[in-house]
Amino acid sequence: MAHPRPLRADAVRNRTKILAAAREQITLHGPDVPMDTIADAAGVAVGTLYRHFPTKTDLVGAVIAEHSEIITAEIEAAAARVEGGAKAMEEITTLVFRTVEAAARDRSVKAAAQTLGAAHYTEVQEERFTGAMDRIIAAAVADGDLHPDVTVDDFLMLILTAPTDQEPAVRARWLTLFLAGFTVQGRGQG
Amino acid sequence: MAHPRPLRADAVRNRTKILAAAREQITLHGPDVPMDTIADAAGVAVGTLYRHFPTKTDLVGAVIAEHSEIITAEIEAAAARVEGGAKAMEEITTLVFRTVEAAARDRSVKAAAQTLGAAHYTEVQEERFTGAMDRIIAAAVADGDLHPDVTVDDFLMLILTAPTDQEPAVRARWLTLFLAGFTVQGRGQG
Amino acid sequence: MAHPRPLRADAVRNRTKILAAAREQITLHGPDVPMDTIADAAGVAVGTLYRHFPTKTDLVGAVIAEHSEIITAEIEAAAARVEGGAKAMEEITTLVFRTVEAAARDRSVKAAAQTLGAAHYTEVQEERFTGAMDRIIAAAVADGDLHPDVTVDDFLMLILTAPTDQEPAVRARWLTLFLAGFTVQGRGQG
Amino acid sequence: MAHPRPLRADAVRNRTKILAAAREQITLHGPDVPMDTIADAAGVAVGTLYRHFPTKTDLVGAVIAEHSEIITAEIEAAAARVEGGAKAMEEITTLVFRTVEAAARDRSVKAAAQTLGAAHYTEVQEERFTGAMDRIIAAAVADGDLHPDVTVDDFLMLILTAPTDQEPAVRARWLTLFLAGFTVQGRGQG
DNA sequence: CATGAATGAGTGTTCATTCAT
DNA sequence: CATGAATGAACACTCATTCAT
Repeated sequence: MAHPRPLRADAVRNRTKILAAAREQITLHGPDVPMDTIADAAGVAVGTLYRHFPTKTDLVGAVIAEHSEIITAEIEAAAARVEGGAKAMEEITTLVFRTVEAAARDRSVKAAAQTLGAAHYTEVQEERFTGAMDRIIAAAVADGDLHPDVTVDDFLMLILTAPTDQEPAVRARWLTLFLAGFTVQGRGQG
Repeated sequence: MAHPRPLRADAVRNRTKILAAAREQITLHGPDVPMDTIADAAGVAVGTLYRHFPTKTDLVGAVIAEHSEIITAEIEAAAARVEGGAKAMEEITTLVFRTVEAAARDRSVKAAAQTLGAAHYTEVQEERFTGAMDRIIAAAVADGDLHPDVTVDDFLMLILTAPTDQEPAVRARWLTLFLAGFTVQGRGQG
Repeated sequence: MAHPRPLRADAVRNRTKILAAAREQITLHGPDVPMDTIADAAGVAVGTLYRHFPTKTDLVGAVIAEHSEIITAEIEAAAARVEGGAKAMEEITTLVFRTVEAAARDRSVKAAAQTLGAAHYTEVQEERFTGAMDRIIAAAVADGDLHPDVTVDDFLMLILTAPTDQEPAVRARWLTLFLAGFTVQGRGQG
Repeated sequence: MAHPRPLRADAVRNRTKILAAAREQITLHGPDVPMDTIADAAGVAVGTLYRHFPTKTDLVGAVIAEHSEIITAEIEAAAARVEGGAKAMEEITTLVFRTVEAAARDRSVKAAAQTLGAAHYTEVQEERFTGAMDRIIAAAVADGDLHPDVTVDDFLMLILTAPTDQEPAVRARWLTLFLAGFTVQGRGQG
């Protein structure tokens, strides 16, 4: 039940160091940063990088997956709060602001996503994400705060298209405009 | 009276071919496409590329400038129509749809803009763009169709953040949501 | 007897302009300066350069030849002065100093000679050069100022090996040391 | 006590092969020889060249440094012999001949130095070089064989300006002339 | 299992030379 | 006969990936 080999501990530690370095370097220099640079930053040799991630695409993908895991976890926490009685629309607003600001801080996500294009979500992740979000949306619609035709995909689009490379003020303005379309009155009584 | 040297005939033809090829190749493979590939696509040798555009940055910049010129021209045409009596808000909607669809078709614009980061608009272009857009916005606000605090920059943000790499249907939905925030009722009488 | 065609005048003028520009540009930027740069400096198109000098080597060779012509002429003048009664050893010293300083100023000569390696002297030039120099040497030996075994080649070596890329003071010291070997007492009564 | 990592075995072997190939190729074709050519001659890929020498300048510099190390070592050996009782002036003559002949055999030194211009001597090397030479010079002056104003720099100039690309006979003649200026009688009693 | 040296195709760019206008 | 646009082989250098140690 416990860890069978102590060697595995190093491997895990290395994987963590590599991911952290990759996140940092991609944020800093964009996804074109050389593998050698990431390896240096992680304090390991390139060979070790390739043992953990057979391809650069895999490494960048892992960085994105890591990020999406954080988002997913946050959404699940918000869903739990809503089920505990919190106001759904408020949770949504907070969630959206925080996620978008996080994406802005850590450019790796979008930069990488743009370059590599692929979808880096696990099926399991997608299910967790969609499930939790659906519950929050349903609650907000029931409260009469959210337009009934709003879906999870709308929020995904919002996060993916947020101008993360702009000033916070610009981003806030952008969010204000965009979220207006989500409310009931935003598009009439639909 | 006419152009003194007909010598330039080939040169002009080549420049056109190069720009067309660059536009196409950047659209196809992104702005990282090799100069050799663009040269091949244009049917010229690389040296010819470099005679016309001393740097890859220059070539990509030219492609972007070309595109922004088209956008600018369309906005000016719309402004003229509005001044001729056309419904301002309708022109805006049409304009936005068309521009976003054009950007979607020709990924070179956004891809290139992202990679190169720089502002590739001429000052003259920016003035033409801003001026024409201001006039349309004023008309729409006067009609009571547009929220009074909407600015040119809001539209720029819209164009820059539109999900150009998604299906047209997704994009249409995105636009619907976003444009709701621009209308008067979209955010109350605020 | 007169110039048959006026067209030739332009050609000559162009050749002169090209050689002047080549000399200047090679002095300025070394013999690796592009042909286009030389053409620009000469105010002609590259094609014209190639009409006059079918090869870059030819052009650089011509610059060197031009230079060697100047040296040759100076030596002939000195020889004439010696025959007119001037002190031979003094003429030699002056000659050597002036030539070496000229070579230092106009690096084209040595730089080009080094890169291209070849001997760029006309046979005629060589004869003139050797002849005049021989007469000065003979006079200096007769005066008892020059060691009898000194030859024209010794002086050529001196010019070719002078440290043209050093400070004038260094060069002066070098010349002092070197010329000591030429005098009668410099190596005993031989 | 010994070197901890035997891993470097190939690396050292490669470095040696690369330096040897560089020396040879530069000697053969001048310092403009392509990196690919050197890599081929060394039997490695270009990438390996660049791993060992991040820049062409670095590689050429290393070749020069290697050579200057040899000269320095020889001078130190000569200084030791002089201190052991050997005739200083004889050591100087031998040294100069050998060094100049070595430079002639290995054109890389001068060719490279000329193109790249930089000083490739370590400070340590310069100290060793100057120190040893000073001792030999002092001894020769004490013997009355060398003009008292001769300095280390004079010898450096001699080595740097020697006609290494000429026939040995020409070089010998050149040295005879030049060295005459170094002796006491060569320029009178000063 | 980590290391880091080696690989080599690929990148942007230059420049001597040719040739249509 | 001049022009200058076009050519394309080279060049220095980079970097994802492999593999001997």
